[in-house]
Amino acid sequence: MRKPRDGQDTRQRVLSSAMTLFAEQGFAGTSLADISKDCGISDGLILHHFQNKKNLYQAVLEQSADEYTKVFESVRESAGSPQAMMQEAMLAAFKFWKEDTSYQRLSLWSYLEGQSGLSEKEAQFTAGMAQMVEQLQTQGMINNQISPVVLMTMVIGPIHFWLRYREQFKETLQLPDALDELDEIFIRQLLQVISMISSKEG
Amino acid sequence: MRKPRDGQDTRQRVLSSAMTLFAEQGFAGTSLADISKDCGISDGLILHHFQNKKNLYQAVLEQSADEYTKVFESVRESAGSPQAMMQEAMLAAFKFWKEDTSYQRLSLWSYLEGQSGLSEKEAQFTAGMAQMVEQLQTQGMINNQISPVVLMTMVIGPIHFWLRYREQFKETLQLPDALDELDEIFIRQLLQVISMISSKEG
Amino acid sequence: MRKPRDGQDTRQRVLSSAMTLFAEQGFAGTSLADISKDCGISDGLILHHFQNKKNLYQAVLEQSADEYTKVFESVRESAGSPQAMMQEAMLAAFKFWKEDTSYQRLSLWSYLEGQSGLSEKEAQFTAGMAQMVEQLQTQGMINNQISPVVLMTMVIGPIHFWLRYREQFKETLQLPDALDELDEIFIRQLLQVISMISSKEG
Amino acid sequence: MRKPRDGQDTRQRVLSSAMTLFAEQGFAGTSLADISKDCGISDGLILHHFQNKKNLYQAVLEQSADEYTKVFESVRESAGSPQAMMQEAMLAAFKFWKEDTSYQRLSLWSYLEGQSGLSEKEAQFTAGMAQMVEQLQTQGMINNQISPVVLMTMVIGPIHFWLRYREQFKETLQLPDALDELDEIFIRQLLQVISMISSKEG
DNA sequence: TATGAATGAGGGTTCATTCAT
DNA sequence: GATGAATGAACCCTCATTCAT
Repeated sequence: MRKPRDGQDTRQRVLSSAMTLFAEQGFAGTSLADISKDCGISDGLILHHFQNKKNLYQAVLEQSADEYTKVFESVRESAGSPQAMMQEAMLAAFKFWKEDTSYQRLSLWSYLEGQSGLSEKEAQFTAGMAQMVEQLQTQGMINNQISPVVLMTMVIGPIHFWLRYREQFKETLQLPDALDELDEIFIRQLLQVISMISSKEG
Repeated sequence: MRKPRDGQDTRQRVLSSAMTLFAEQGFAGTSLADISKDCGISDGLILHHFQNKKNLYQAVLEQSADEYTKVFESVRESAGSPQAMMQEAMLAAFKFWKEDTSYQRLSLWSYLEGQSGLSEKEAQFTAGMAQMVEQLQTQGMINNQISPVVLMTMVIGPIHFWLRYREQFKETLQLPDALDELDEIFIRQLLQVISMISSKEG
Repeated sequence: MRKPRDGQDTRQRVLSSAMTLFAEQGFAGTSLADISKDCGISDGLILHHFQNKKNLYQAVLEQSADEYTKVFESVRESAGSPQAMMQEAMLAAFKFWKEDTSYQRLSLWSYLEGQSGLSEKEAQFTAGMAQMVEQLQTQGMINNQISPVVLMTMVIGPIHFWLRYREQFKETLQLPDALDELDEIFIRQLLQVISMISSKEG
Repeated sequence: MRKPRDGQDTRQRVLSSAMTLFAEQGFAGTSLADISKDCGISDGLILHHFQNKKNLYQAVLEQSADEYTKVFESVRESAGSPQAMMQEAMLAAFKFWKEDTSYQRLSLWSYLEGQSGLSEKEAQFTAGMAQMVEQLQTQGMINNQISPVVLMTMVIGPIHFWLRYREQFKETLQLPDALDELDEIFIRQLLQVISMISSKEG
């Protein structure tokens, strides 16, 4: 039996297992026994640390949201011109969603389950970006014919959709390239289009 | 109680309740008791008609997929020029997803749950559209600089994203218009952009 | 496995086991597993019939209350003069409480547990008797110096107390007679005292 | 947090919380967590002081029994004539049970739970009183027609019964007076009756 | 003395499924 | 076709208790 008595470590190990399993199977589809089995920590102890299952789920979502926010904060800090920042933000978003597949799924589950958390945070993030776009428009730096929130929708919408369906597209359309190369093509063309839309003569 | 011995009617009533509930709560989150209570048909009889819960879920997904396909078949039949058809298809898709909220959610659930069905059908539909785009490109009718599947992604991705987040956007950004008007703006600007992208000088 | 499919019979067997066990161990001290083991009916089926544990407890209390009421109704019907009826009622109460030890205990448990039911019914019964006493007093048939409810308290209080402690009294005081004889002495002396109190010259 | 390392104080605080909670909810209905929460002392420490839950319960019952005994010892010491002492004892008992509602309940719980302790002590006390009555009878000081233990039963039984049901009586019979006044009437009439019974010409 | 991490058994309840009627 | 009795496994959670710190 394990009895390392390091509560902080235990908490983290539970969170880690829970994040993986909740991402795979959702809240209703994941039992505490699943998590318990996965991380080798008894249900009783899990509840001792998180009170109840819903609380644990919330903790997982919050940790996920934190990671998500961190990514964009680092972009915001490192960026130069507004246009450069937006470009970098798009690339960072694509990279993040592509690599952290848990995040994508958690976000979808929590949306469907009506669990407040990730979805709200995302909407807020997108809305924040839209406000930045608006500023650029009033400063005359980009095309002001398009609604800022629609512009953001045309950036993030395709990214989500692509990451969700690309493998099936590759299969159905028998696309010859590797996934990474397809990703490369996709993001390049997306950025081109966005830059075209936002250019003043758009 | 009711005993009309009309198997066909019973089947349909179960399917209808099940579709609503599965759309709201997903497969794992919906019990046969929920469905039984909702449509007033005993668990036993539900299983008599559908063998088991998973089977019932499949039946729901198939019925949903059928409705989905019907919409686009009607578009395909009614259409004139390829460009007109694509335009109409986009509008039809938007209208369908907007009005049949059950469909959206079912599709997401089944994707997350790894249930084959809706997602595949959607990917096939998108891929089919992409092939049509390709034909138009080889016929020199539209810009061939952009990958067909990326183009489709830029059409459907934003639609999905918009329908999922628009209410939260409205709230966070305190957009003044009614939802229907926002939808109007969105779809008009989207169509404009797509037409711009596909135009030969794009 | 037993599968007699006689719901009514099953319900009654569960109630019977439950009454015994709840009387012995109280609500909190009795698990559904206890009951299940005792009557050979699975927990699942018990819940199928009674929804939840508390409901089952209520059903037990109600059945008990019914038996209790029946006893006194039969007395009320069979009685002649008011004095005779009161005498008979006292004897019937003594006999009932003495023989149905389950009832005594259930009543106490439910009182302590704050479960509405038996206690209220008993209080109502006692109050009803008190009202009858009052009538006799206004008719000048019995001593009206004593408060009716106090008189009732002096009838029923000793009976309860005696039945609860008589065995320990017998042991501590090394009373020579058998329990039944002690009961005989007790109830005879009690009735004498009560008749003395209620007599007009009392 | 508090860490005064005063074992004696800790013990007493636990006992005090435990007495209240056990009186309200009984042994099975009270968890160590309840007690821990109520007195702000961790479960671990409670068990460190009392070994296990049952032990703690015993300690509570013993402390209660001690308080009970103290009351009657003080009566015995202060009393003059035997009759005066019995009268005082009755009044003291009534006052004690009326004011220390915890005691009443603890006594009932422990009786039902088969926990030795309070009930035995009470029976012994009653039996002791009965022996005193017997002495008075052999000395020819009171009526010897009535069995001593029956006499005691007619004293204490009504007191218990009254204190348990008086509030419901007041409500059901819509008695106009305040509880304290009803108590006054009750105890006066009870004492009268008892004195009547014990008087030589009874 | 005092805390809280850790356990394992058992609590009430839900649930998909089977089957007699 | 239709009901609901019956089952057993699983679910979330509570609990008394142990023990490292």
